[in-house]
Amino acid sequence: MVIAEPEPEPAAEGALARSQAARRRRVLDATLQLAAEGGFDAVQMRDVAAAADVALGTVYRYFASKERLLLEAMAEQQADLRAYLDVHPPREATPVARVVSVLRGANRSLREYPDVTAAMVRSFGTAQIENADIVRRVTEIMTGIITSAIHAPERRPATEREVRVARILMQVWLSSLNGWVCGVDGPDRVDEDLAAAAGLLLSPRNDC
Amino acid sequence: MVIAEPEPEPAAEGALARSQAARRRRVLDATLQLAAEGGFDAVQMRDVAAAADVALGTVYRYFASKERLLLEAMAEQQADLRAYLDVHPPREATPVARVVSVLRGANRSLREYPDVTAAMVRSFGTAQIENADIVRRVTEIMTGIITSAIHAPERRPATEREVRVARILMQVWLSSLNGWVCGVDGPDRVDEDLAAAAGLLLSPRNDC
DNA sequence: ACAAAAAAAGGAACGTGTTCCAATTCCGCC
DNA sequence: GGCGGAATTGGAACACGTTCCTTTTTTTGT
Repeated sequence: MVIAEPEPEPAAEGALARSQAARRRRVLDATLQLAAEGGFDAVQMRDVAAAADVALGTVYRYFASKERLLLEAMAEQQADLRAYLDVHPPREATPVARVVSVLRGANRSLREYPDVTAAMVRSFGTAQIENADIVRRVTEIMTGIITSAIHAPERRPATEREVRVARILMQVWLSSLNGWVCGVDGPDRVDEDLAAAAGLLLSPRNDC
Repeated sequence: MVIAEPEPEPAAEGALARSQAARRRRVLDATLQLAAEGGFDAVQMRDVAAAADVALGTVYRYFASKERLLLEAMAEQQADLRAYLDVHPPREATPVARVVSVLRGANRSLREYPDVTAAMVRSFGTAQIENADIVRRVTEIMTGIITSAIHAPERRPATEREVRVARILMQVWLSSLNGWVCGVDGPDRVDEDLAAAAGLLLSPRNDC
């Protein structure tokens, strides 16, 4: 993994790919911008196109639907979180503490832009089959984040039990976020749910 | 042509309330019918109105939005399940077995009408603040179903731990259904997730 | 530097959820 | 039995996601 001059492979392709990447980025940024200002309803495709300085048809060339657009933004956000955590892993001593710490931090970020979170969670909740791939990607990233937090500094592969626990926590996380964004529970409830679940699933006395 | 004696109280009000109740029912039935045939997208408000033999504006008088319509149908469905289980409680010996049994049964029903389930779960996943009340009602019914299954024949009130476990299982259930209806996982995965979670949360060795 | 191909622009048009309104029908009550 | 108000009807109209088409611009290969 040299910091190669000639772009290894995935980037490649001269001007076209560059301008396309830039366009894609502008569209995603416009999406986040609009979502931050007015949530899901403010992310109107015509406005996204205008804000990204791109034609409406172009938005659709890059993202097949509004749902997809928001889901890709969500996937990117989660991937960023994962990357950050790879560099700054939780330092707590126990799995429970690490998981709770990581998820509290994530939720703190999500709460700073509640409308963005709401838009993403809502897209997640309506996802159709044609977006199964990104939904899977998002859930895998979230599960991975939790798995890493569970068996933090250790380099061994996750046990099957850990993977199952991580999946449950991911599901609790998503459900709880859904409860928050649709106004059933306050934002603190997300942390509480996760702490409770982590406690029940990861407490030392439950380790086999 | 009164058939009923003097209706006790909740029904009350003569012809008006009766015809309104009938209208509401027709709308809900039309919704389920259309959902069964073509899922969420087939539940088009104009079609619902036509199938229920009612004007479009009338549908909106009874249900503020398509989302609300489907959520009320979902609440009713869950309430029915709950009522059924009150009469036919699970007979298994352990909490885990009872919970698994109840949820498997519920999922079996849901799988018979996958498009209906998909429409409902999808509405649930997009719920907005104005529908927080039904979303809460649905989650409470689902949690209640699970709580009852956990401490089945016993008549004591649920312990705090049981309530927390039930909530987690409810969240896993919802997330897993979401994964199924958006094509990320097969329908069996719902049962597997719930069995795994119930096992981890309710196994005897975890009882305190 | 030019021709062919690909991408983007610009904008019209369609479908469906939702809103609104005028006209009509129905209900409860005097 | 008729009156006042509420409920219902029927349908027009609007908003926004999505599709489609034509024209223009950009990119690539020679």
